[in-house]
Amino acid sequence: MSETTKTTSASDKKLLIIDGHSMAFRAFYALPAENFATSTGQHTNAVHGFVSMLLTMIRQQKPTHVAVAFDLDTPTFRSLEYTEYKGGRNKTPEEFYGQIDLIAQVMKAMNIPSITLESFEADDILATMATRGEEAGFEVLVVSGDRDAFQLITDRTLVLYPKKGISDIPPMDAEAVETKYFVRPERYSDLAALVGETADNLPGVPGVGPKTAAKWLNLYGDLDGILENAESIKGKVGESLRAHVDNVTRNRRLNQLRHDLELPVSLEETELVAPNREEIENLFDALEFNTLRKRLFDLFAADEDEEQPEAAVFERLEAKDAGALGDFIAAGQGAPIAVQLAVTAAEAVGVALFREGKAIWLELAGLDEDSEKVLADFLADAQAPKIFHDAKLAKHRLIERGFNVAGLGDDTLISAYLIQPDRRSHELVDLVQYHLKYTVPVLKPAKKGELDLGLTADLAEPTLAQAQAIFDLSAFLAIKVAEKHAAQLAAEMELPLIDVLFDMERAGIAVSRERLDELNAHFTGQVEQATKEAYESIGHEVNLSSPKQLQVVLFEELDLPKTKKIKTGFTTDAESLQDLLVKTQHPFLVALMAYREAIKLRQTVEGLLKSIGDDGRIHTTYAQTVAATGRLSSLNPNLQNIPIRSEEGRRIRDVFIVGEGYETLLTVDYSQIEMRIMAHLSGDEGLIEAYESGEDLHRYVGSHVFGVSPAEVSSEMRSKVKAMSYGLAYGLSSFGLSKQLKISVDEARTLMKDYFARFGAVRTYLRAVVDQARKDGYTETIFGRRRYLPELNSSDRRLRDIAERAALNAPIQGSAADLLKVAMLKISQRLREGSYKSRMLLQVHDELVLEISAGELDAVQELVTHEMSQAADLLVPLDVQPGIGKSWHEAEH
DNA sequence: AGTGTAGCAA
DNA sequence: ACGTTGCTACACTG
Repeated sequence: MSETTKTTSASDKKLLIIDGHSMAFRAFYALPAENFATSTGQHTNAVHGFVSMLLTMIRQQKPTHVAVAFDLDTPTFRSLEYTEYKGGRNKTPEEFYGQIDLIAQVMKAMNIPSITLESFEADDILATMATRGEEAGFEVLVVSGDRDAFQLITDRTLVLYPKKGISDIPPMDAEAVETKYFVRPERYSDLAALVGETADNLPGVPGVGPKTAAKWLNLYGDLDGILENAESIKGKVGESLRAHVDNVTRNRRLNQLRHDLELPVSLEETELVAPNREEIENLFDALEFNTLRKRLFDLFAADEDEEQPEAAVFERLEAKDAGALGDFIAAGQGAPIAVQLAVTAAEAVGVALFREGKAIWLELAGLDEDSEKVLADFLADAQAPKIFHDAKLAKHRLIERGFNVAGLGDDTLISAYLIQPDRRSHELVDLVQYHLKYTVPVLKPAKKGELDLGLTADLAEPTLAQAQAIFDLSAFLAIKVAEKHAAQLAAEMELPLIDVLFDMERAGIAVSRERLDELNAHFTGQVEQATKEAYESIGHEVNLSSPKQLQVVLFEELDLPKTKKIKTGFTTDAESLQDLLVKTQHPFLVALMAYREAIKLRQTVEGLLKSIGDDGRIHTTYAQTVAATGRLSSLNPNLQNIPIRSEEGRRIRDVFIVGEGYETLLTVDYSQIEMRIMAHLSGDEGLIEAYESGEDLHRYVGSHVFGVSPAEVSSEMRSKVKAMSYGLAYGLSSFGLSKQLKISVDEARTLMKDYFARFGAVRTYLRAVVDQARKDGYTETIFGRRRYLPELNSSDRRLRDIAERAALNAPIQGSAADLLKVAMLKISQRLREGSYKSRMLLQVHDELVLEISAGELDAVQELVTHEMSQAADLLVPLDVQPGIGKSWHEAEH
């Protein structure tokens, strides 16, 4: 944060003059409108971006005078001369309305004059102001997104022209214009007249681009020179020029900016003075700008007090010795400290610590022994609260460096997830932009082929800024979390779970590379066999993995009946292939289906082989903030979708084995967890009775739906009610049920009717869930986890239906997820307190896999089954099923 | 690099 | 249009 402060003598005057509309538009398109709105619905993205841009410019360029020029809605001398001027532009987006006026209000509060002039454009005001400024001996900076401004460039006037968005606005000088357009700025308008300007609806000479125009200008001096010599220009372009002379002269007249206007504001009145604090406060309250307010006041406060380095929002320390670090930590007096790591090549190389107003940066490579000890003690101190963004990842990076972490005060990743579980990204940069409305610097990972120099010194500044952002975000989100009643969930479930998941990920699960290799060979053989048969059956080769090529084979060459339509034609999915097989008996289909099954399994096996770690184990990563319902997800590799349903696929579970030093694997899973939760939430007497009777659930339900005794429930009847029961939790329709069971819609409807006649409270409950969610805006699990579903009130039928099904499912799936999380926390705690060596390895939504140490099986099995079945007190018992074996397959039951 | 299709799990 | 929540692989497209 050590920006060099240019010393400017008092006599140096600098005028910053801004094209208000064009910059507001840039800001509008640079920032997503949906992220910037007040609670009353007024969009503020253009206002926010504009003010942010202005503050940055004032900070960087240090102008002594500032003014903003705006266009008026009334006609200008240009539109009067040429009615199509600036025609054909898209309509102003609705979200932009009112934002210009708000910007003008902010300018007023900042004591920056807004200049408008009847029948002239902002560009003419810029030109006039620039000329006045130059005459008075000012340096001039013109900020505009309109290229016409380039004609204003001189040795004393620069144009700041945004490349894209509002953060990248490099100054253009004469050199820059010449490099880009091959002419000096004073000839730019001539060039533009020849080329034309699409944005202003000013066609030029067809066939003439900047290159040709520049060539002519350099040849004939200026536009008049070209027009005088128009007859002597040869070829198609010469012809084109002669045919469009009118365009050119008109363009030139219109793009000539006026330098001589009578302006309502004098140069002296544009002097930059302190803002009107009260007005800013009121305005920013209404606009709900909080970080901008701080930036604004910091900026002007820094101006008043030369002592304070204005760019530094916080005081930055560099840990040169253990004393400095120790003092920094001690001075915090136990208040939370934000911790952010700088990581290169998956390795932590630096640490930024932030507490209120102060930050410290440590390079891990350069740490002396004493400092390392101070840092290690701080990180491992359970009484020293630390704030991370993604604590689990940080813990992995730190333990690899020999640092243990305890005392987790907050994790902004978790907080952000709990208040917006449907959000797809919870990356720090996005969250800071979204919630705090400022931009935090990110470290771009080196691209492929680029050398990752990993200059640690360059990491300091962005990492410190990130640590500050985490600190700010934690405070901000804590309020939101409390407002949304998620504080208890965070403190008692999600934050403690981080440590449990960290341990599971670090443990990993042992695999047999030998068995994986065997399976790989086995499935590869099947793939080859199926491929061969497929090719033979159609007489040529085809990429069996390409749905597009398969469509050609199936529906054109073989002319098989058409399947369900998809975006790219007709589906070739497994279900449709099966239908086609029944209809046509074509041998290609048999081979293709065999190919699909075998290659899928081989991919799974290959993926597992690639993820075996140096310790011979596979370490998945659990994502705690991805599934909107509260479930975990597993990635790199995904161990929550290892095949089990097909006999062939199931063999893959045999490669997951008990590790060395352990005796056996133990799996424990909930039986019918979601149906039990449905019974509990609905309070349906019939379902509760079913579970208490000890009878097989689907048999029991079937006997009531079909009016027969349990013994008389046929397997067909049983599978129907089973599909029905499970479908309910997903918002299944009679159409969907009929499709799944391959029965008529009428029959499906009858089935549902009969079902609800016996288990009516289920229907009542499901309807109530959606009603409540529509009213309150969210669904809730047994443990109070919320999922927000604003689209329940959408006018778009499709979106509303999707939201309704999500609403039906979220409390059920989410409560099941909560239950297992509670159980995992208890199990982890009891394993630790009992000093067991046995440990949890995997979680698969309703199942836990543990690795059991010699002699601990009975106790641990008892402990696990107990904690799982007692995770909550429901209206129905929670039944759990243990299994034991040397492999995951064996332990399955 | 992003999109679409497909298929595996709970 | 018609059952939820995920992850990964591949082909194909810009």
